[in-house]
Parts: sequence; structure tokens; C-alpha cells
Amino acid sequence: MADGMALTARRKRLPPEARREQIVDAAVCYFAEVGLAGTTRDLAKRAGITQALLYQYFGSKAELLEAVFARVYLDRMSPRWPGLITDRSRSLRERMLTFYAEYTGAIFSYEWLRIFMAAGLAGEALNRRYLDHVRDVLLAPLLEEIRFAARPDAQPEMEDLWNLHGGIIYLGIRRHIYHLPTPDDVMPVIERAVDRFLAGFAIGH
Amino acid sequence: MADGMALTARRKRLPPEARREQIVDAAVCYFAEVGLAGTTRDLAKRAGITQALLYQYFGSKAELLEAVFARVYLDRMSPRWPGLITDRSRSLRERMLTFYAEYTGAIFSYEWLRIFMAAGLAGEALNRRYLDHVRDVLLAPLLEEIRFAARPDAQPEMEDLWNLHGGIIYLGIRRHIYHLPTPDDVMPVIERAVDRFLAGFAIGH
DNA sequence: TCTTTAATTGGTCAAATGATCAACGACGGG
DNA sequence: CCCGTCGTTGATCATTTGACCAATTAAAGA
Repeated sequence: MADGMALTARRKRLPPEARREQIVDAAVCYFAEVGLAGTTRDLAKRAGITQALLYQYFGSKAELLEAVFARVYLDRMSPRWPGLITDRSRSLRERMLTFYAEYTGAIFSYEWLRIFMAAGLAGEALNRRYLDHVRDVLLAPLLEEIRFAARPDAQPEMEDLWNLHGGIIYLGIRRHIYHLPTPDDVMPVIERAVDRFLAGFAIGH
Repeated sequence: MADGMALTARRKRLPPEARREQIVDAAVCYFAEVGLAGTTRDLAKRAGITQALLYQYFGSKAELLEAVFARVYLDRMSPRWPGLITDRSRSLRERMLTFYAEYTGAIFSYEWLRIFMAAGLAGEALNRRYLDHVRDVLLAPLLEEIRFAARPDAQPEMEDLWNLHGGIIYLGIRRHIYHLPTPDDVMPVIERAVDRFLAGFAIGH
């Protein structure tokens, strides 16, 4: 019946840039779901193109995965965060809550968490570079701010900050890696965690 | 020269149970390193046996992986922990520190963490069952204990406990999944985290 | 020592997979 | 309306991989 309609949908011609975008989009979704060992054929089928076309835009599967990594990580690290963290015109608590609201808003996605974890297991250097960046650009300044606000006899270490950070990230891991039920709104949990953390270093609101 | 010696080493005949054990041991190590998509041939090579021999002991790769999961998870959940957690003759802080010392001692291994994470990504139901067990048998009783000790106006929720738990587990993830440097001794970090947590609910030592 | 048992192996098959290429055909320019 | 460009496709190749089986041989019992 609708045969004519369905058949006319085949062989759509796209400008290279648009096609490339479409492939990377589909690849992000596909590899997040089935893991980095997913096949180029399944990916092509899901993207509605032929497998051969993938190799028109990417020289190899590894090259395609590079594009996937770039897409997933790029622009998910807001350049505003370092400035936000060190803005002493706002209370430290307020800064931390705003930061973690935006940060979890950026990375608590099915695609990001699963591809990041898969890349970690695969030994991709990308993860270490990313987390080094998190430590140097976000956590280190934040540690400075907390130390500045904390009593001299209760100074936190970087490991304490990783502990706070990990407790928050673990929420996303439970949700997207293990498929366990988690609160729809993560902010109340994060708020309490930040409050406990700051109180632990004798920092009031 | 040493040819005779080297050649006599080939084709060692083992009793089935011992050979099976050896295969599972090698498989745990191998799959933890390369991921669950590792090949039976590489595994066999590493185990010093032929690939065909794997199929003498396991009907399929999936069945072998089942044995790997069983090996990794079995007996890593001590039956002593529930009793330890609810033993009110000891201080809550002491119980929590003892528990997390033993718990991290049990699961902070390269093999456990990586296979557990890979299984989670692969969608194995095992992970959910394991974490449900952790919640029901360990965290739920622990939550009861903390609520008992906490002030009525500062009662923790399960999500707060997951937050503490996650912050601790994240240490192992950084170490074994992301290969990032972490403290050799995790207990000082855990001790401070537990202390902040308890203080947050107005529980003294 | 001889026989029997079964643990182990080399060889092989079928399917899956990454990668390649000649040919097709949709689109824009003349 | 025709033509040339190039995005796209179907077919195909070389490996890899899970799985299987007949032949081999180490080890135990008579």
C-alpha cells in the first residue's frame, strides 16, 4: 500500500558534512548501548545507510570511535565552571551546588556515562586526560576555595574532594551503567552531600 | 640445548577439576584485562592450552563467562557483615569502619572491579542482583543503625547512604578502571568520609 | 607390560566482521 | 534535456572467531 512512499525513502543524498554528523550521532547512540565492540554493520543498519558508506567518511572503525569520543566529550566541559568556582562574591555552598547542578546536567546522560566507562575499560588514554583535566581545572581550584573557607585545623585534601565527587558521580553510574532506580531529581541528594561535606570542614552557609 | 626440557613441558594431563579451576583462573585474569569481548583463542594461548580444550569444559563462551562471574563474586560477600553491622555492642563508627575496611579489602581488586563494570555495561542481570543484595543485606540494616543513632530531626535516607557508598567505591573505580593514582591505603580517606557522614547526622564517636 | 580410559590436540567449518572497489544514480550546471 | 560530479550501493575479499570432531597420547588399572 504505502510501498511507493517507503521505497522513495531509499538512497537519500546528503551533503558530506550532514551525513557525517548523522553517522556520528547514530554511532554515539549505538556504541553507548552495545559497547565499543559493536559492529559496523549493525551501526549502519541502525543509521539507515550501508556499511560501506561508513568507510567513505571514516578510514577505520577506530577513526569512527575517535569521532564518537570527540562528540561525546566536546563542549560538555563548560568554560564557565572555573570562573564560577572561584567567584567569591557568591557563597561557597552556592557555587558548589550550581557547579554540580550544571556538571551533572551535562554528563548524567546515558550516552556520556556509558561511553566514558567503556572507554575506561578499553584503556583509552582519553579518560585519564579527561579526569586529569577535571582535577586540575575544576577540583583543584575548588579545593583551594574550600581550604580558604575552612578552619586551618580542618583542611581538606584532594582525596576528600574526590570522595565527594565520586559519591555524586556514582548516582549516574547506578542509573545508566547498572540500570538501577535513582531519584529523578539528583539535586536534593547532592545538596545534602555538599552540606555534610562543608560542615565536616566547619564551613557554615 | 634445553630443548628436551622445554618440550617435555607440553601436553600436561590434569584431573578435570584442576584443569577447570586453572581455566577459570586464567579466564578471570584475561577477561578482566581485555574485556568480555576477548577471544577464546587468546585466552587459551594465555592459559597454555589449546582453544578446543575450553569446549571440553564449557559448552560455550557464555557458559565460561558464567563460571567467571561465579568465581569473581562467590565468597566475596562475607556472611559476617550483616551481623557486624547490627552489633550494637560496638560503636556505630567502629562498625562502619570495620565493614568498609573488609568490604574494600574484598572488592578493590583489578579483577573484581573491571569484570563487575564490564558486566554492568553488557547488561548482565547479575549486577542488579548483586547491588540489590548489597542494598537489602548491607545498606538497609546499616541505614537502620544510623537512623537509630541519629537525632530524630536529622534522619538519613537510603540515597544518602548510597552517596557515602559511592564515594568509597569511586576510589576503586579510579584506581582499577581509569588507572589513576590513588592512595595505597584507602582507610584514612574512608575514615574521614565516614566521620563527615556521621557528623552530618549529629552522631558523635 | 598391556589394555583401557579419557584428557588433549590439530584441523576444519560456518558465520561474522573490518575493509575495499567498481558501478550506480541523484543532483546541479550547462 | 543532457552531462558530469560525487554521494551511495551491492558484491566481495581476507581474517577472525565460536564451535566441533576425529585422532592422539598420557595416565591408571589388570
